[in-house]
Parts: sequence; C-alpha cells; structure tokens
Amino acid sequence: MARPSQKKERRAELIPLITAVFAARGYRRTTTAQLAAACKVQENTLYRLWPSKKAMFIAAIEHVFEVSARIWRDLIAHPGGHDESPAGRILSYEADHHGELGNYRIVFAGLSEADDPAIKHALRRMFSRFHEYLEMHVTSTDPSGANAHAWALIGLGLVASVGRELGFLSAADRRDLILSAGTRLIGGLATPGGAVVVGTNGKRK
Amino acid sequence: MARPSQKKERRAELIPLITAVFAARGYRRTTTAQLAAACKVQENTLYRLWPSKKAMFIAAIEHVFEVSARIWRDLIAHPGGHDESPAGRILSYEADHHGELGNYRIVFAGLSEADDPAIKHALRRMFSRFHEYLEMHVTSTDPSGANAHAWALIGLGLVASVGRELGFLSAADRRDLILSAGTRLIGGLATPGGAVVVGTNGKRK
DNA sequence: CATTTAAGTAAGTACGTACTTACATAATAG
DNA sequence: CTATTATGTAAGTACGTACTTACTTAAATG
Repeated sequence: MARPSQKKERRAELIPLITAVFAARGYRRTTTAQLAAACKVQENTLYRLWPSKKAMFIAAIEHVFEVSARIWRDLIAHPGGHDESPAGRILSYEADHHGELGNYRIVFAGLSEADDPAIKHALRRMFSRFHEYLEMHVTSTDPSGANAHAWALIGLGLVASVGRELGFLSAADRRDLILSAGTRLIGGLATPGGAVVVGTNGKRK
Repeated sequence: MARPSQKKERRAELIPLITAVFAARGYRRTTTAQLAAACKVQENTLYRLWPSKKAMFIAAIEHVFEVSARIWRDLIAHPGGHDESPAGRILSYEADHHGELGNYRIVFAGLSEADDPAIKHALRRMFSRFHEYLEMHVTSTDPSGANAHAWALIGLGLVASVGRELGFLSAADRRDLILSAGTRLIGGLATPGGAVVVGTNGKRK
C-alpha cells in the first residue's frame, strides 16, 4: 500500500472556496469550471473529491450550518460583557451581523432545487438544527409556545436576508426589525418607549 | 390596417399557465419548450408575446402578487361571519391556506436569480406591496412598531413556506405557528391558555 | 375581393457546460 | 529500487436548450 488518502483534508480545504462560489452565483449559474478556478485546480480534481456538482453543493449547505453554529456556540459559551439571556445575546448579535457572510444565498439557491430529494434533505437537516438551537434558548426565556416562536425567529432571519438581498432593508432597518420583533417573540416584552420604525428605503407614507 | 393586436389578452390567458410551470420547476430548470407545451403553442408564439424567458418569469412574479392581492382584498372587503380585525382575519385565513397555491416557489426561484437587476426589481416591488398591505392593517390594530412587525409577518409567511416545501411543518404546525407567533406580532396578545405546540414532524425533546 | 398583418407550425443552430478520458508526476510502502 | 496509488494537467464529448428562420394559415379592414 502507498500514499494514504488525504481526500478528507483536501475536501475540508476546498469547501469554503466552493461555498463562496455557490453563494455568489447560485447553484445553476455556478459552473464546475468556476468552482475549479476558485480552488485553483482542474475540474477533474474536484470530481475525484465529490461524485457530482450536486454533491459539492450539498457539502456547501452543510458547511454553512457549521460556520454559523460555531459562531453561536462561541457566543453562548463566552458571555462577553453583557448580561443578557442567551436568546437575547443571539438576538443582539444577529441584529448587527445577520447575513454578513452571504450564506443565506446558499439557502435561496437550495430552495429552488428542493425538488431534488438529496438537496431537500440537506436543507431540512440544516433548518432543523438551527431550530433546535433556537428553541432551546427561547425556551429558557419563555417556555410558552417556544417551538413556534423559534420557527418565527427563523422567519425573522429569512426576511432580514431577503431584505438585505433585495435592498429594501438597510443595515439599520434590519437591526431594528430583529430587535423589535425578536424581543416580542422571545419574551413577549412589548417594545418600550417610542415606536421602532423600520424603513422601506426612505419610502414612508 | 387589419387585425388589431390581441397580444395583451393572449398574455393574460397564458400567464397563469406559465406561472404554474415556473412554480413547479423553478426558473433555470424550466425550459421554453415546457412553457410552450403547457400553453399548447409553439415556442415561437411565446417569443412573440415576450422578448425572452426572463421576461416571462418577471410576468409570472407580477402575476403571483396579483393573485394573492385579490384574495386579501376580498377577505377584507367581505367580513364574513367573524368579527375579527382585518389583521386577525388575514392571519386566520393564512393559517389555513398559506402556500396552498405553491406560488412561494416563484419567490424562491426568483431569489436565486436576484443578481439580475430586472428580476431583483420585480421581487422587490412584490415584497413592498405585500408589506404595504400588511403594515396598513397591523397599524390599525397596534401602531407601535407596525412597520417592523409587518416585515416580521412576512417572515412568518416565509418560514411557513419553507416548512411546507421542505416538509418539516405539517399543515397543523403551520396553522399553529401563524396563529401563535402572528397573534403575538400583531397584538402583543400573549398566547392564551395552554402552550401552542408546533411540531418538527414528531420529533420532540 | 384584395391586402395587410397577426397567429400558428416546424425545423434548425449556436452555445454553454457537466462530466470523461488519457496521460504525466510524485509520494509512500515493501 | 519498484510497485502502487494519489494528485495534477489538458483536451475532449455529448447533450440540453434559449432563441431563430422560413413558411403557412387566417382574420379583419378598405
């Protein structure tokens, strides 16, 4: 026998690059030639690591979850300076940083390929894991209807992503949206004081 | 001169069929041949009515809004038997019927094509119009932060769609989700009585 | 009726791209 | 060293598909 396989390591090296291309161009519009170029290898090399373009995409979906999960884990493990609840801490982190990695684009791309059972399964798993995380921390704040409210928080993330992508929510808008609606969802705390206004890019009635 | 143009009428006839195909197959995976077959015409005929496949897709996006808007308009115009507020009426309608037309698939397909300025613009316009509608009715119930909460309701619709598409929310789950989180969003009314449980397809901790 | 133009049909064509094949190099085990 | 297998390079190939071209049919106007 000779040369033990380093496929796993190679895959781990390349998957962030591949994820970036899929996020930038979507699934269909990404060509295997572009993936290879971004990895600085030939297409053939990629096909030795994954059996198909689809498999590369599914690996990208998994990678997206792992990146976000690591951030949240760290966030909860290290309380930082603030004294908020775990749910509150996730909320205020997301208020400032949601979507900045552009990974939600992988989700959009995946959703329009959800006819494919393998892609559907990968996405489903990803959402379920996010939900599990959120539900746990929402429950610790306010157990009543935590399951539903955790899903609603994911919905909040989805609109924020869509708003960012389509440009109808500015950074400040997204911040206010996540804090205002998020607070109401995790605690039932009504927004204190003045109304929080989230703009539609200047368009006001 | 002879034979006044009937292009507008023809377009109006065909667009529901075209929308259905795009919803079923996504943008990229839909072929112009499929569109023509669904309309029972030749491809060439479609190209006389729209300059490109992209134009057909944008027309489909607009059609999606018009269909949903008509439903909501009717819903608010005819109070039916119930005495709820307009916002509450939209909520309970959506709790039972959200996504049943499959039109959210057009949104998913569009989002992964949002690099294209024309598609982006069409989607943006669509979301803004939905938001306008919701904000108006949410405001009438609870003015504080209505703008943000209207966006949050759209987020609720998005998770419900994703949950339906990926199969992690059953019809009952979606119903409970929309009622539970939606009520909290439009009124700040805490869920009365027992906790509303939204399942993850049987998986419970 | 005659003319004009819309609506329909049928068969291309040019192009992009997922995946292959064939070959060269180099690293590790015995 | 030698055999074996991973890694890298380069050039196909087969196929799907957006859009065209050339032609026929038919409807409405003067």
